[in-house]
Amino acid sequence: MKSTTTAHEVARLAQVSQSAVSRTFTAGASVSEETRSKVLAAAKTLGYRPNALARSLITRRSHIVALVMSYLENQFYPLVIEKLSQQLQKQGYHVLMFISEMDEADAVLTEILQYQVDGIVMASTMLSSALADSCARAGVPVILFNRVADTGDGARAGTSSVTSDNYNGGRMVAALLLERGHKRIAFLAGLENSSTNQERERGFKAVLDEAGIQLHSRAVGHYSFERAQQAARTLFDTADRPDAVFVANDHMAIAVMDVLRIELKLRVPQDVSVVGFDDVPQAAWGSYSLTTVVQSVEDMVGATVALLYQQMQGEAGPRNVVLPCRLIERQSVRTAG
Amino acid sequence: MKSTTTAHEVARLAQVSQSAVSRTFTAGASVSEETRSKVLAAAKTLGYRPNALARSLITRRSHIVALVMSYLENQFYPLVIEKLSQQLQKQGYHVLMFISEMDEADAVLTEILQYQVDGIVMASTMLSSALADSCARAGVPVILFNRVADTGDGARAGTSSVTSDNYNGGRMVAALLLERGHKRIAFLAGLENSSTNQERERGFKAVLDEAGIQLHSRAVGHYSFERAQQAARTLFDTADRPDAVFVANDHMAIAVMDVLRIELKLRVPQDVSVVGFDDVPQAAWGSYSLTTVVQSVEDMVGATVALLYQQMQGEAGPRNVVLPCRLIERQSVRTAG
DNA sequence: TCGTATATTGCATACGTATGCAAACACTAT
DNA sequence: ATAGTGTTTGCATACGTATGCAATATACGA
Repeated sequence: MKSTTTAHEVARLAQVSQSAVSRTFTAGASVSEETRSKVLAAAKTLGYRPNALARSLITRRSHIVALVMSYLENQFYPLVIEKLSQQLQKQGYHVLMFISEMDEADAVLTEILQYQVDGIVMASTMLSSALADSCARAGVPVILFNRVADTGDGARAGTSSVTSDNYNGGRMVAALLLERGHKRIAFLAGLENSSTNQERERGFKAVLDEAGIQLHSRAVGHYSFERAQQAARTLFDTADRPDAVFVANDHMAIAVMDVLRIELKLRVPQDVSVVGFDDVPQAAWGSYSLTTVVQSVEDMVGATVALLYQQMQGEAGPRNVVLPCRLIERQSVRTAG
Repeated sequence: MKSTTTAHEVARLAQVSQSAVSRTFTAGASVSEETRSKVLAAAKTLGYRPNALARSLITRRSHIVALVMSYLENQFYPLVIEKLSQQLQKQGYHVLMFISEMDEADAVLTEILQYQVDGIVMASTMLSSALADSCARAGVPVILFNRVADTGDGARAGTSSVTSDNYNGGRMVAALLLERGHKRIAFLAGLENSSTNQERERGFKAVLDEAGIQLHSRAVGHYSFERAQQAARTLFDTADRPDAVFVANDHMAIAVMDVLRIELKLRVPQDVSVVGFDDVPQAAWGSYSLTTVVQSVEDMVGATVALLYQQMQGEAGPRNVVLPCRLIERQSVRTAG
C-alpha cells in the first residue's frame, strides 16, 4: 500500500549494495561520482524516497520539533506557527502541532515524547516541573515561548525561555500615559498567573509608583475576548471612570475599544486612551490604530530556533533569553495633556 | 542522551519477554492480567514510553497527518489548524505542519512523503497533478481543504476535497444585494485561479445575470490585505463608483471597509454595502459587523477527518464533499432600497 | 617497479518495536 | 485419566535505514 520502494530495491537495480544507496542520500558520505549517479538514476526510475522514520530510528534524530499551544484565538500565535515552521523547515526540521488545554498539557507531553521529537516549544501553555524534568532527563530541550517558568528561575528547572522585556514594556506604557497627562489610569489584566501579565503589570505599576500616582482601577480579562469585553464594561460603565487603560494584550485591547466606542459611546482617544501589547496585525487596522508595545515575532522565533540548535547539539545548557521591545504609537492615546 | 529505556529493559526487570511488554502496550493483544501488571510496574519505575517511530516502522502507520498551508494571514486558517489538530488528537493522530509558498508546494511534498504520513490535508495550497498521482500511488490519501483540483474532476485525479457550497454562497450574496435595491454592484476577486474565487464569482454573477443586471466593476485582491486595499481605491476612488461590493473573503472585506470609511470617507452601509465570505471571528467585531457567508470550520474539519479515516482504512475512494453555507446578516448592508 | 596512503565498497549488525508460529499452559467435558 | 478447547508466552524475524570495519581499488611518490 504505502510507498514501498526500499533502498535494497534501488541497490539491486543499480547493481550496488544498499550501503551505497544510503551513502548517496547521506550528505558528506564517501561515494564515487560514478556509483552516485547510478544510484540516483535507479532511484528516479523507482520513485524512491528515503524513509525518514527508519532513518530516525538509527540516527536517533527525528528532525521533528513539537509545538504546543492551547489556543489560537490571539492572532499572535498563528504568526508564531508560521515563522517557526518556516525557519525550521529551512534547516530540515519540521513542526509537530499539539493543541492542549492548559490543564492537560502534561498528558499531551507523554504523547509527544513517544514521537522522539528533538525539541519542544511551548507557547500559550505551561508544563509541570515534573514533566520538565522528565524531558531534561530524556535529553530533549524544552523552550518556553513568551513565558517563563513559575519557579522564577527557569534555567534551574532545566527549561529555556524566550520572552520580550515585558517589564520594560510595561514601564514604557506607563511613561507614555503619564506624559500625556493621564491621572485616572486603569489596568486590564490577562491571566493572573501568567508571567507575561505579571511582568507587564509590575513594570507598569513601578512607573506609576515612582510618579506617585495610584492605579485608578483594575480588572481581569484572562486574555479572552469575551471576558475582556465584560471587564471593560465593569471598568467604564460607571460615573467615576478612568481616562486611560493599559490592556495586557492587543487581542483584549481590541475588544475593549469596541465596547468603549460602540456600547458606551466613548471616544478613543479623546475620552479614553487605550494601549495594548504584542502588536498583532489587527492593531494596525484602520478602525483601531492601536498604540501598543511591539514584540517581534520574527526575533523571538529566531532566538528560539538558535536556542534549539545549540541545545540539540548539546553545545549549551538552558538559558533565558529576553528580547527588547519597543513602543509604537498610533492613534489610541491622546496627544495633548 | 535521548530517553533510551527500551522494551527489552522493561522486560528484563519484569522477568518477561519483550513480546509481553509490546503486548501490554498494544490494545487488544493477548496478555494475562498478571504479566500485564508486572510489566506496567516495571515500565513505571523505568519511565518507559514506547518509541512511536519504531512502532510505525513495523506497523506501517505513522499516525501522522501532514497539513500544508501557504499563509496564515487570513484568520480562517488558524482556526483550521486548531480544529483539525484537536479532532485528530482525539483519535491518536497528530498534525505535522508544512508552510510552503504556492510554487514550492511540490518540493515540500517530497519531504512530507519521507515522513510516511498517513494522510495529507492541503489548505491554501495546491499541488501538481503529478504529485497527486505520486501520493495516490503511495497509498496516501490527499484531501484538498477549501479548494478543488484544477481539473474540475478532483476525484478522477485521485484526490478528495472538502469545500462549502461556494457557488450557492455567491448566489445568496447577489440575491441579498438585489433585494436591497442595489444596481451598481462590484466584485472584488481573490486569487483568480482559485476554485473558491471562481465558484463564488460564478454564483454571484449568475444571479445578477438572471436579474438582467450587469456587474458595475471588478478588481482583484489576490486574497491579500494590501492588494485588497489598493483594489478598493481603484474601485471607489472615482466619481462613478459602485454602491455595493461583494468581496471574495472576509479578510479582504475588512481591508476594504477600512479604506472606504477612513480614506474615502464613505459610510458603510449607507453609502456602500459590503459583503464578505468565510465568517472569520473578526467579521463579528463591532467595528466591522460584516455581513458575510458562513463557512463552518467545525463542519469542514469534521468532514475532512471522516474522509481521512475512511481512506486510511482503505474503505473508500476519493470523494468531493460539498457542505452547505449560510448567509449571516450583520450591519454592512443597507436595509432600505 | 614496489610500497604506502587514500578513496570507495560491501558485509554485517544495530536501532526498538510488532507479530506469526509453535510450545506451554490452564481448564472443561467426557 | 484423556482428549479437546482456549488462552498465554517466548522465539525468531522483519520493518528500512546508517555505519564500523575490513577488503578492495586507485593514486601517488620514490
